[in-house]
Parts: sequence; structure tokens; C-alpha cells
Amino acid sequence: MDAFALAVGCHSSPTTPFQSPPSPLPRNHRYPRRIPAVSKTLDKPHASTSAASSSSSPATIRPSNSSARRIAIAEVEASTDLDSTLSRVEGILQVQDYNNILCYFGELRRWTEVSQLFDWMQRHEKLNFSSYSSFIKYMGISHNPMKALQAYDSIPDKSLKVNVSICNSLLGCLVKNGRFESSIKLFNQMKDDGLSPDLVTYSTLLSGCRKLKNGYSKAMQLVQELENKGLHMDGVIYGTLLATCASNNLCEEAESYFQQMKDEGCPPNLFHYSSLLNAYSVDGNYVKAEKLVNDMKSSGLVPNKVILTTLLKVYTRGGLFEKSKELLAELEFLGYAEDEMPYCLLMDGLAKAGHIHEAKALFAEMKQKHVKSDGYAHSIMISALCRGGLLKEGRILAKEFEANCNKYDLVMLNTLLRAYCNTGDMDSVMQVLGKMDKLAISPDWNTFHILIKYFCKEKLYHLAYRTIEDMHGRGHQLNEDLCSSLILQLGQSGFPSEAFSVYNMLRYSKRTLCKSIHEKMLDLLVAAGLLKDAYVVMKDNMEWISTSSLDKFAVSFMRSGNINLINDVFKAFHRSRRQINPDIFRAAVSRYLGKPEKTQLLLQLLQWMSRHGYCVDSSSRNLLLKNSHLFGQKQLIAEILSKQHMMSRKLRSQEVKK
DNA sequence: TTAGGGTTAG
Repeated sequence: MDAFALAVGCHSSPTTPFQSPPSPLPRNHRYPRRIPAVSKTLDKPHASTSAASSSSSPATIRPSNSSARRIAIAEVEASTDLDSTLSRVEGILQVQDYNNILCYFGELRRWTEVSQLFDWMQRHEKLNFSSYSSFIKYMGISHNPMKALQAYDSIPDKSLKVNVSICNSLLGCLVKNGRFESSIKLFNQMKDDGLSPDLVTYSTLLSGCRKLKNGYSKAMQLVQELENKGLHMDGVIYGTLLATCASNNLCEEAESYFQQMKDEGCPPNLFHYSSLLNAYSVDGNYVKAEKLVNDMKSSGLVPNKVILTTLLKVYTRGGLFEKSKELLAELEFLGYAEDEMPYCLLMDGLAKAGHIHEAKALFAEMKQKHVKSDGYAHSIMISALCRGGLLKEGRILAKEFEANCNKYDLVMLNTLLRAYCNTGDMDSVMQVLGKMDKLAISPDWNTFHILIKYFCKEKLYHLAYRTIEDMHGRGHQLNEDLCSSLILQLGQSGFPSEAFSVYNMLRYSKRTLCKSIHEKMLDLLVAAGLLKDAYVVMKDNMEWISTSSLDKFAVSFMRSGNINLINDVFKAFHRSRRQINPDIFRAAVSRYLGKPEKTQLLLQLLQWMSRHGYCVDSSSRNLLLKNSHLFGQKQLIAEILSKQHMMSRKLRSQEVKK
């Protein structure tokens, strides 16, 4: 399997499925799914074939004059028509020159040129390991892991594919783009193929643990592995570990790594201090934070923008808003408040502490000062307004963001969705979903949850159902409360099969379920006449279901369920020591009376009853005797019935004696 | 010695 398939295969399509109209849909309407736009053959160069037609000789053979090279590099960098310029100066430049130009474009974030140049380099076989490494790195920065994977798969040389720099770049690219699982799979394959991972490899993977749910234990596994390989942790690895601890709310572990690092003779730098400071911010421990900053200053380090911003975070988390404001003023004075981050920290802290009006004032101040914004401030304020019940204001701010900003990510899209769902603005909800699809941003658990809740609120139960189906298909954990209420609503609105499907998704995705759900499901299926499904629910969950629900099911089943399973229903009742209501036997007998071809089953039931001490009631007995000629087993039936009759008389007299 | 790793916001 190639890296692309390995990394992409385990992921669902990057597009969103939410293109369906919100209005009530026909029941057999298929949920549309768009095929991912990226094709495997797209952009994949064929180096070998194009090299054959290339007339140039390898650049390394040609002695190059360095000033000519410098001029050519400048020409390419300034070119408005890359391909023709590159062809014109071909033969002057060497591989490292192309690499330099690649980095030049990359640092300027000129992604079109980066890709164009790299394509050209591939076609003309002007690349080495650092070309791949750099290109892959830039594809990671530009959020294009697909192109990075394609470039990696296009490497013709097997030994180059396990070059540690290239591997590190690719792993870093995946990690940066939130594909930790893929990066671990790829890492294992790379090792199988002969990669010798180094400290950079491990710190790359470790940095992916930061945003993971149980990131700390994953990090520990990696640390164990690097130590088993005889590698020793360096300052960067410690930095990553401290960041991981801070992100996972593990303050004590962070302190202990900080100490361990110092004990090993590695003096902490600004990265280490800021990570530990960040760990203190979790519970707003400003006493420890201030002491740490003082220690840091004593060691000769000067607090930078990150340190001071993180200290601001500690103050806001600790509820020290006066100190926070003073520190924000200091940051402004030092020129460290040119972007929105410190304002965001304080705004979020204020809003979460219930000071929404102060947060709004700060947001206004920030706008008035023309502070650069990437949308975080809007996101924070929209969320804060929605949380605080100021739904209309939240919607207005969401509209304002969409009108003025064109930068979207998943969190922002979710925030907008929530704002529009809260105010019942269906058109805007659908527009946001369309945007998501266009930008190929995959919905996450939150997206699904917001939508399903909203569709339920709007009584669009079938749409909610299809969204749950999609959510489940993408491997997201389902929310039990939401599913339970949807199951009932689907049942009440004429979609019992869909209700059962939600029930099954829930059952197979969660280990423990609220016990009451089974009875609700059973009632619903019985009411809808879906007795085959009801039978399954009954059999697997009898212990959680009330007698009255079971009886209702059994009577219905005797009347119109699968006749071949009738006896199994009795056995199931018996196995779980549930009393069998005589009405159920009566219903079974009358069902069998209408089906003489099922005599064997009737006989089996009667014999089973005798063995386990059950008797048919007198009216059923009379009915059976009167019709026993129909079954061609007159004698046998009479014998069984008389045995049952005697037994029941014996039992009754025993009870009287007692 | 042309390449790859760690810090702050929703």
C-alpha cells in the first residue's frame, strides 16, 4: 500500500454530505455524498517519461559560473511565467539552487509557485532529498497533506523514501494537519521499510500528542520507544513533553519534567518556561506562575511576547481581571498586542466568568484600535453571546464575520452553525454547510451534534436521522440522549425502521446503554408491526423490559409474527424466568389452529409445555380437541392434553393443601 | 552542512 492510501484510506471523504434540502424529503431519498476532489493521478508527475524527452544534460556536470547562477536565481524568483523562465535558465542552475528558490517561495507562502516549481523539478529530475523534504514541509504549512503524500509516493528511489528528513517532513505534515493516527501508521510502515528514526522524528510525533484526547499516554509510549532505541531526550523533546502535559492539564507531570531536565544539566529556555507557565494557567495558579517568571528573569532570560501572553492567560483563568488589564496595557506598550491573541484571552476569560458586557466592550475597543484579526475574536464573541442567551446578537455577529472575513476553519464554521441554528435561520445554516463542502472541510463530532439537535428542534426527524447515519458512518461516537429522543420522535412520526436503525447504531457504538431504551424500542416496533425486529430486541434485552411490554409483544407476535419462531418466544420467556401469561398460550394455539401444516410445531410446543409444567387453559384445550382431526394427530394431542390436565389438577390440589 | 522537531486564542 502506498502512503497516500495508507493515510487517506482510514479517513472518510473530506467533503461534507450536507447538501440535501432541509424540507421534508421522500423516505427513500439517498443522502448525497460528494466524491473527494483529489484524485490519485492528479498532479502526479511522470519523471521518467519526461526525463527521456528532456534534452538537457545533468546540471552537476556543467561547471557553472556563480554570478550567472545568482542572476538566474533572481530571474526565476522574479518571474511571472515560471515555466518559460525555468526552461530558459536550465543548465545554469544546480539542484541546490532550485531548492533555494523553492524555500524562497515557501517562506513567502506563494503556494502556486511552490507547486509549479516542484512540478518542473520533478519533470526535469532536478531534485534531491532536501527538495522533497522542503516541498512536503510547505505542503504541510499550506494545509495540503494530500499533495505532500502524492509527492512522497512519487519518489522513485526506495532508499530515498526512508530518508529521515523526508520522513520527518511527511510525518510533521500529517501531524500539523491533525492526522495523528495516519502519521503513526505511516511511521510504522516507514520503520518496516528501513527508516531509522531520530530525535526529530520523535519530537515531530510527540508534538502530535498535544491535541490528542489521551495524548499523554501516547507521548509516554513514544518516549519509551526512543529510549529503547538508545536515544536521549534533548531540550526540544522536553519542550514538546512540557507542552503535551500543559495541554492535557497535567501540571505536576510538567513540573516533574521541568525538574528532570534541569537535573540532567539542560538549562530551560523560553519554550520550556512558557509551556510550564501554560500548565499553571489551567487552574489559574498565578502564585506559581509569578514565581516562575521571576526565576526565569533571574536566570538571565527576558520575557518575550509569548511568556507575557501566557502570563495574561494565567491571570484571566485565575479571575484576576484587574491584573490582566494591566498586563494587556503593558503588552500594548511593548508592541506585543498587534494581533488579537491577548485580547482574545481576556475576552474569553471575561465572558466565561459572566462579564459578557466587559467582553463586548473589549471587543469594540479591539476593533476601534484596528487590531489584526484572523477571526478568533469573532468566534469567541459569537460563542459567548450564544452561551449567554443573546442569540440575536450572536447571529448578527456571525453575519458580520461572514460579510467581512473570508477565512474559515472547522471551529469557525461550527460557531457560525451554532449561531444560525440557535435563531432558527435555516437558510444561513444551509449556506454554511455549502461553504464547508466547497472548502472541503470535514465536519467533526460538534458539527453533527449541532445539526442533529437543530433538525430535531425543527421536527425534521428524517433529516436528523440521515445526519446520524452519516455521523455513525464516519466513526463518530453517538450521543445517547440525543439518539434516544430521536428514536421516539422517529417512531411517532412514522419512521419506525429508521428508529430501529438509530437504536442499532447506538447499540453497536456504545458499550453501555441506558436500560430503558430497549423497552421503548420494543413498544415502538410492536406498535408499528415490525415484529421480526421486535423479536430481536426482546430476545437480547428481556431483563430490562417490563412484563406488560413483553406481554404486549408476545400477544402480537403470536397473532402475526413469524409462525416458525413462536415456540422460541416461549423458550425465551422461560429462559429468563419470566411468567408466561395464559393469554399468550391461547393466542399461540389459535394461531396454530389456522395453520394445520404447522402441526409439528404445535406438538413441540405442547410437549415443551408439559416438560416445563405449563398447561393450556380450558378453552384452548376444548378448541384443540374439537379441531384435532385437522392435524392428523388426534390421538397424540389428546394424550398430551390429558397429561397436562392431570398435572394441573395435581398442582392445584397441592396448592390447596398448602 | 543543502533537510526535518518544541511556546500563547475560539
